[in-house]
Amino acid sequence: VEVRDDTLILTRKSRVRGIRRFADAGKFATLLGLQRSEGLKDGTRVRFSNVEPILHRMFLEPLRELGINDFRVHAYYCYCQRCGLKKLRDAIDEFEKVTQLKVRRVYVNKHAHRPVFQVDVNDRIVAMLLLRAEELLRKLAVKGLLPRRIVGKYLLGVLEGDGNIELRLKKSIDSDCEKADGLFLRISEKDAEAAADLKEIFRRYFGIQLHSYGYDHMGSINLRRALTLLEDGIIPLRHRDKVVKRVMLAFRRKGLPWILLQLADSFRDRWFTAREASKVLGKRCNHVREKLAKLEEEGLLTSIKCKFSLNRKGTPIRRIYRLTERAMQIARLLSSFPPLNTFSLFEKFLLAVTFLLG
DNA sequence: TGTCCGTACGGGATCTACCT
DNA sequence: AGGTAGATCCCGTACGGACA
Repeated sequence: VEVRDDTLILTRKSRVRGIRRFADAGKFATLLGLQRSEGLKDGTRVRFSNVEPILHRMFLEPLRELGINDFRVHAYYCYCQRCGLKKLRDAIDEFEKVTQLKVRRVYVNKHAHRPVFQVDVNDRIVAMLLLRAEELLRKLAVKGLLPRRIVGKYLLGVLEGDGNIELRLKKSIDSDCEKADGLFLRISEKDAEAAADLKEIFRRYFGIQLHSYGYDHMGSINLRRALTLLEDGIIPLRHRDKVVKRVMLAFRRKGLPWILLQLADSFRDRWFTAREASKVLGKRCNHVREKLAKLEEEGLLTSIKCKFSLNRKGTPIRRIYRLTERAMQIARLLSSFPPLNTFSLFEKFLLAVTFLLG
């Protein structure tokens, strides 16, 4: 297997009859990530088990691209009183709609309160190919030899399966006062070698240090890295809202955009002193001075020293500040954003944030 | 390769050591 | 002294593995 920027090429075709040799590298990398996290690894057949039809589609698409069409689908369900039959029927309908595959049979599994779907490809060669390709991709990524985009797609697959992202929030009755209390990434992986590889990949490509506790490997993600992960599209669907919320909270609470908005609201393009800003922001004057200095570094403020009336106490020289035109633009953009948890304008939001971060 | 089934996962909650 | 994040514990089932 040869991995290039946009394609993945199967360079040995002799043993792999009936399989196309070119695949979309991004989709294939995600397939391999899913194979690592949720796939059967005994090399006898390809199997993917999961409750989410959408993950099945991510797994199936690249296989179909390779010309594989013989999929056997089974489902598992508890059939308990509480869950009822409608839940099963709806789930099967959705699965068949999303994947364009027929469910052949449903087995009883008393634990499966949500229907679980298993897709089999009964082909030893393809099974071995996937196992080998996953290992190869992982090893190349560990050495840093693969493009970041491909590695991101692989990690997306891994995280969709074995990953978990936890957003800790401060407990508060008033939801307006919610505070982010850290964002954590965790992967659960038993295979020690694969776990070590994944840790190294996260460190090398995304600067995230994971610590191991048994089969769990976890670490915290700061704001900037959370943004990077979002931008690279490697946050699993079911966790994306948490990461967005983290970003929104941080920026809304005391972050730079919040400060910008307050200043813009209060002073527009007028000059103001650190003391005035301190009142508006509700922060101590010395802290505000530091913030203002940072803003000036980033080109969002200009400041000058000027003389005040001589009969006032303290130094007659004061530094006064004013928002730059660029800062006003950003403030206008920010004030147009939706309240927390609305996603329609999310892309717009990301644009502004990345703009802010330079 | 169809079917069964036990546990490695996920997903929190909480405790605690360090930091500001 | 409160905040942050590292470390540990816990629980139920959705997976992967195994058997026939």
